[in-house]
Amino acid sequence: MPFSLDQTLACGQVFRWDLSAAGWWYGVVNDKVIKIRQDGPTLAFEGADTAFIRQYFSLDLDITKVIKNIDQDPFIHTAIKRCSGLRLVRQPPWECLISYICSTNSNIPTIRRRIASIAEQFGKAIEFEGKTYHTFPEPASISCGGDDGLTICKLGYRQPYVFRTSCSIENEKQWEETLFSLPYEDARKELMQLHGVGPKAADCILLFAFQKYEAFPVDVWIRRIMQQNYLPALDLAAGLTNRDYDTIRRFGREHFGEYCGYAQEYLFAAREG
DNA sequence: GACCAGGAAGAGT
DNA sequence: ACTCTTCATGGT
Repeated sequence: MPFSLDQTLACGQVFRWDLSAAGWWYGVVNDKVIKIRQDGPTLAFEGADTAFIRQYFSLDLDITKVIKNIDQDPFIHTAIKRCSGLRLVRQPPWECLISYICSTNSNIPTIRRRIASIAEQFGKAIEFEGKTYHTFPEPASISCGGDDGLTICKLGYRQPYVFRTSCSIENEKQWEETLFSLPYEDARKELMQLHGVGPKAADCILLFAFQKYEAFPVDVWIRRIMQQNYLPALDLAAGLTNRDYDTIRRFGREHFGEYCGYAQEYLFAAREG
């Protein structure tokens, strides 16, 4: 069962994990701080039980089968080799939703800072090994300070999106179950009703939090990679239109198959730039 | 300063 | 259904 903790946590799918100088990864998942490291085939961890670690890191998934499915050409083959052991994590949906609303038109360090700031301002403090961590706050905790309460988090134009989405989810207790139960395309339309969630954010959320592996998120990196290596005829000089986005994601779905979301993540993780 | 980053909303056609 | 503009922040 191939698994690389470093590839999995460093590839950019999650924003709240840090690697200490001593070689331990620290992260907050739901209401607990988790400390974990990998030594060859064995995982050492604190803060969660084995069942949770298996579930969170998708260790129950037959990754060999997935790789076999998506390994359709030399280019993806190289990416898979380079990022060997990368797995998609099962992220808590609410945190994932807000994270990808905060991600638009931003680089990863900036996104990480925003998520950390939201947690610090509105989350619950947890002490662990003498340091203070914070849970990711519930919708009501984020919205209770009003739109202005978020200003300190420096979300820029995304601030009203986070506020309004928090307000609407606050009254939607069933939203997680609903999205889990819906097929990919329907869940996508549903997510895009939320303020600040467009095609790209919706695909990321469905892939990272709802295990809809047929999602194929197209950001600026994937767009570049796909155009250069798979769709050379596509002219994307003037940004990415909705139609171009659909062309690329449908190609990804056809070419890489039902686990194309995994292919996307290997391509993203192996990107050069 | 210019340009870029895991884009999306709103207005105008 | 399509195109165009604007949006706020931080890194290079």
